[in-house]
Amino acid sequence: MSTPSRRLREPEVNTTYLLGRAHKLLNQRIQEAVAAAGHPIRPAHSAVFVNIDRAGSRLTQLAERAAMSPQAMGELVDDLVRRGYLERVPDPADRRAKLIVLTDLGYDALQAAFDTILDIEAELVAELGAGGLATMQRALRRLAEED
Amino acid sequence: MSTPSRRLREPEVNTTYLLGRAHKLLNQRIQEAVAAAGHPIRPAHSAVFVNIDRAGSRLTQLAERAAMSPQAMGELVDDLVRRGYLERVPDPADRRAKLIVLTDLGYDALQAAFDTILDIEAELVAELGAGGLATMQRALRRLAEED
DNA sequence: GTATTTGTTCAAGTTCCCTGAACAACAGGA
DNA sequence: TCCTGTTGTTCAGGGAACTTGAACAAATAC
Repeated sequence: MSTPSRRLREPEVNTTYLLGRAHKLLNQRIQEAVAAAGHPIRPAHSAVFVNIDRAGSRLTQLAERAAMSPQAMGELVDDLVRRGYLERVPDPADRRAKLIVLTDLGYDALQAAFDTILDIEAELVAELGAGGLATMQRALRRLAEED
Repeated sequence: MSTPSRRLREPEVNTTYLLGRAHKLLNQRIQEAVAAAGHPIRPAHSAVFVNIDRAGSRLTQLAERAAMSPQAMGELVDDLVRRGYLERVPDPADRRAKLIVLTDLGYDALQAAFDTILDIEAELVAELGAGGLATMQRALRRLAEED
C-alpha cells in the first residue's frame, strides 16, 4: 500500500480514447440538433432511426441490427409510437409480426438528423480536406471490419 | 400515415457512426484483455483508471475529469476499494478530502490496460503506417478541441 | 467571526439495458 | 393432418450506470 512508486510501461497516445472523445462530441451535436428542431428524442432512440428500413422493419430485425434484445428495442419503439414518430402496422407476410414504419413526424426527425450529419461531413472536408477525410474513413472501416 | 414516399436528403457516409464503431471495438478489446489478466473490472470503472494521478486524486478531481457527478464517481471508487484496486487516504492538504490512490493490484490492472493499448497502437501503425496513424490522431484531436 | 464555498456522502429516482416466461403463429416432417 | 419445434412479440422483474437533492464538516473570504 501507499505509493508503491511503480514503474509503468505507458503508451504515449491512446488512439482508442481519441476515437471515443471525437465520437461523443459529434454524436452529442446530432442529438442536440434534432432536439433543437423540436423533436424530444432520447439518445437511445437513435438505435431505431439508424436501423429502420424506409418500407418498415420488424422488431426482431431492428433488435438484431442494433445488437440488442427484442424486449429493449420494443420499449424504444413503444415510446416512439406514443410520441407519434412510428406506427405499428400488421405485417402482411406474417400474422405474428408487425411492421414498424416511420410517420411523417418520424421522417421529419430523421431528416433533421441527416441535415446535421451532412453539415458535419462538410465541416470535416473543410477541416481535413476531402482526401484526408476519405483516408480517415478508410482507416476506420478497416478497424471495424476486424470483428 | 402509411408510407409517405418521402424524399430524404441523405448523407453518403456517416463519419460519426464510423468513429463510434471503431471506438466500441477497440474499447471492448481493452476491457476483455484486462478481464483476461484476472481483473474483474466493469466498463464503468475505466473512468477511474483513465483519470487518476499516480500520486493520488481527489474524488472531485476524478469526477470533473470524467465529466460525471461526484456521487457517481464515489460509487465507482467504493466498488474498486471493495475489490482492492484503490485505497482512500486522508489528504494532508485538506481534512475534508481524501486522496484516492492505486494499490499494487490497481497498478497491475492499469498495466494490463496499458499493455493492450500498446499492442493496439502497434497494430495501428502496421495497418495504417506511422504517418497515416499520426494524421488520423491529429484529425481526431482537432475534432475534440472544438468543444 | 460570520458567511459562503468546497469535498464528501446518503437517499431516492431515471434511463437503458438485461433475462425469464408466456403465448400465438409459422414451418417441417411423419 | 397433427405434432413438434421455431419464431415474433409482449409482460414482468431486475441490475448497471448514471442523475439531482440534501446534509454536514472543513476550508476560505471578507
